[in-house]
Amino acid sequence: MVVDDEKDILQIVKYNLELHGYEVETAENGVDAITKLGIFKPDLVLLDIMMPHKDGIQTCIEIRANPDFDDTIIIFLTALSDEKSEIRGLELGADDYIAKPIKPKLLVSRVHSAFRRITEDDSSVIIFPDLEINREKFLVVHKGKEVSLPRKEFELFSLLASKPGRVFLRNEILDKVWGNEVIVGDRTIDVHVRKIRQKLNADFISTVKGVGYKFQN
Amino acid sequence: MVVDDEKDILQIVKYNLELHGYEVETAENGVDAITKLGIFKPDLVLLDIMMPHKDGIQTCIEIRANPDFDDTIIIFLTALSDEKSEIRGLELGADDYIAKPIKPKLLVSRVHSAFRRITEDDSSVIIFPDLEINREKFLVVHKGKEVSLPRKEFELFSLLASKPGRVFLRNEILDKVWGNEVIVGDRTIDVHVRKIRQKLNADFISTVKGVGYKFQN
DNA sequence: ATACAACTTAACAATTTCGTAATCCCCAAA
DNA sequence: TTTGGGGATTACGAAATTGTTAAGTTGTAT
Repeated sequence: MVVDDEKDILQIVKYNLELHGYEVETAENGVDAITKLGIFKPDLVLLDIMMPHKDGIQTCIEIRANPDFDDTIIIFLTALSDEKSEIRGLELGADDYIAKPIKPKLLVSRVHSAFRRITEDDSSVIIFPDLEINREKFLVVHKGKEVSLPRKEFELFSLLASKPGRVFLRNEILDKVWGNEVIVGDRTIDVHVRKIRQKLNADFISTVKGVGYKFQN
Repeated sequence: MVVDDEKDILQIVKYNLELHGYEVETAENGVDAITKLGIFKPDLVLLDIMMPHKDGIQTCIEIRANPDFDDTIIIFLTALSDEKSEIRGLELGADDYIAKPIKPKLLVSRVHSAFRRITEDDSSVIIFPDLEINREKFLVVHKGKEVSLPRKEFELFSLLASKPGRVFLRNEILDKVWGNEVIVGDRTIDVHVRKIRQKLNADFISTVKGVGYKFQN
């Protein structure tokens, strides 16, 4: 949902976001926004600060006060002059701000990142067809069968599975599974990968030579 | 790197950024800046517009003309009166601007976001019709078909594709794909190009005789 | 103490990726 | 037409990276 009192801006923003596959609703002031928020339950609100009938700051406070919208992303649209507001906005629970005049590429890129951020939830259970990784129980369920992996193997596997398809560099893996201080040989990773492949006899992990490993379902 | 002819400002900016863990170098005019830029290779340049010995605008143009600094963020420091310059600055490839008088909190907050932007938006996916290059997954998708290229080939290809149309000199390619230390023969590049063309049987890479290669969609 | 699982490492095998040389082609200038 | 300067191809050995196995290490429950 885009909230701004200038129709030109609503139109520009709406057009550009729709071009990238987003569904966009608009509102022309804070009061309007609050009303429509309940109806459309948007994932993200682009909120102008200077508006008649309840400004952006006030609107933001009200949105944040309602637990129903805890997961709603708020991004401020700020005119050059509202310097203080920008900072204040971030303190009030906004997630980002975009300076006017709006540059379409930047707008889209910011919105993308905002969504990316919330999608990267480290929910404790990662689910795929035939495979479920439960971080809390330290358990992998593969085709209905529980497989329990030792700590390092589990951490390595769940790291890879946390972003299917994405290649993790060996260094990255060492950092995240072993930590920065510990120094282990290079073959260590391979050996763990081997054991995982062996225990879930299905090749979820694929090698990218010279780069690292990735999870591939 | 902070560039400004007023020492007071250099000091204020330096102090505040160092307080937040940034490493700060200073320069007092455009000429000085260009020189030091080559030495320190800063991630971000805060550039005053009104300066003797080459103003900020001119300096910005020169920085942007050098591919070595493609990834360098430029933020202008503008006196309130240079409104027109601000807009012009953004058109010249600056990433943001901060109005003087400088307010420390705002300064730091802008610098933070600028860094956040490059780390996040370093859009790991380059998209063209029928072609998608996913740096994160180390994967090229051509007409819906996944093609996985070996490391050097991938890096070479994604380098070229990162700036469609721009010609990369052979030297430049060697630098960016192989690194400065490694020395390999000239024919090596050709061979890799060949393999890429072969694997994506479509000619995305075009040769510029006596100069280098470029990506052409 | 003993047994055992988890983790590392070493050593060697198996692959894949790289770099180069040799040769072929193309095109433009002479 | 010739000729010469790139560039394109090809094939192959060297180098780099992984896979695999087995043998230590360490820590912990029995």
